Amino acid sequence: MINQRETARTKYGQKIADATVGRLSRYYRTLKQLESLGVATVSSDELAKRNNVTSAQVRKDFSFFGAFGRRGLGYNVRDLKHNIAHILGLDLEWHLALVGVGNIGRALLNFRQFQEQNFYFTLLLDSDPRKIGTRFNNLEVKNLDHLAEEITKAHVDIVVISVPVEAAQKVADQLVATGIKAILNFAPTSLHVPSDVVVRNENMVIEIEHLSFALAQTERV
Amino acid sequence: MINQRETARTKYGQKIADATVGRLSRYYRTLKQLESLGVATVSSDELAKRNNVTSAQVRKDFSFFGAFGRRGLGYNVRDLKHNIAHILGLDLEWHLALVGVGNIGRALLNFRQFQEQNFYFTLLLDSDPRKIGTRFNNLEVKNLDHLAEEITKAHVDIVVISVPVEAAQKVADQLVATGIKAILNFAPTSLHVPSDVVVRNENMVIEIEHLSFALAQTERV
DNA sequence: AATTGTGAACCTCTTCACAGCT
DNA sequence: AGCTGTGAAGAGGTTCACAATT
Repeated sequence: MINQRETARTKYGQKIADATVGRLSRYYRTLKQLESLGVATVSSDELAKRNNVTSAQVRKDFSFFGAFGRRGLGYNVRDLKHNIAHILGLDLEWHLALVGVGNIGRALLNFRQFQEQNFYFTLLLDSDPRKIGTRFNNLEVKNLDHLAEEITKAHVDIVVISVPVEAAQKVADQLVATGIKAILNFAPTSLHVPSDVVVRNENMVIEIEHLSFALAQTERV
Repeated sequence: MINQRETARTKYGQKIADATVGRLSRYYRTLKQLESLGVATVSSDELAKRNNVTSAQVRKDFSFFGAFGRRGLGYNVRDLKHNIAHILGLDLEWHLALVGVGNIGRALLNFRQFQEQNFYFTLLLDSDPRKIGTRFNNLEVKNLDHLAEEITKAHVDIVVISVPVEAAQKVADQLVATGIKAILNFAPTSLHVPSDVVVRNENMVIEIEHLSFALAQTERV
């Protein structure tokens, strides 16, 4: 399960594919880079080449949200970047909670790209008594038993779950009960949540197994 | 770009979708858990429920590789687990190199799930003189300038790239030149590689932007 | 009675191809 | 002439539905 709520739709009512949203993020990164290089205008073909997709794909992706280009000329880099930022909600500030302050979790706290994109950790939760009360990145680790009140107090929008696999579903259930609608799940298990809650899974073992699959297939032919 | 080589095929010649490979990894995890619980038999419906897919999807996924079940009875947990392990290449040992011993990279070194699945780091590379020569998890950080010889010496199968975005493509080019066919890329950029090299992208910012997109769409309706 | 394996139908996403602007 | 925006065609992935098997 990748997206567990009804697929998002534009104001025109179209369903937006997950793949489209992912590509918008990639185009956005390209546009930031072009802007920093002082490039003023870009074509769908240029964006396509830099992202290993077709130019028709780029234009189609944009078309769900509006007409951002000028025929014959291409796209204004600055304007397009702002438009995509708005679509992706990157013009807003998002408050994150980290549940499970382990190995991966601590790396995420120090992950600059989150802050650069207006994603800020404002709450750390763990169940380990040795961790509760300690501080990471200026944030005190709170007791997981008080999840609901801490989540509410910190005005959390998005929760990153990086607890052991056995604990993940219970945490998800509690988050759903407190009204959380967006979860980034690092635990290697499918979470069962209502359809109005979005879960994205970040599963590094699955990614690397795609690679071993490809290598094994080749070698065994 | 997710999979940059020609789509993998079974011995029967079917193309295997990325999505199918990802689901096989998930079923595999479910089977390991069922086995540890002492469950001997499982139906496609049970596997489906635990992974938020349909039972037809489960059966179709298996069908590309063979007929592993018994009509009326379901699948033997142990046998199916072995079959999937073989398909995914998890019955082999894979040697990993980590290029870029930063924040995320060091977290990966301590990531138990890799070793549990026969993925072993055998080489660390970095360009930072302060890091070269230091040790992490019993491995010495080698000089990135000697990439080709170190990769060959360590018999590396899969390379994890976690260098800054500006350096990623150059590293990828060097890896391709040494004959590496599988890359797990944590740098937030699309890598350009020949079609016989598989790249999987692990991009946490993109994942979290799916969430902000979903939240922003909902709130702005 | 239960459950698999699979061709066919269905649905979704991508690419084509060209009219419409600049 | 160059490039976007988009309906239509095409490709690919998922679900249906049922014959086959235990």
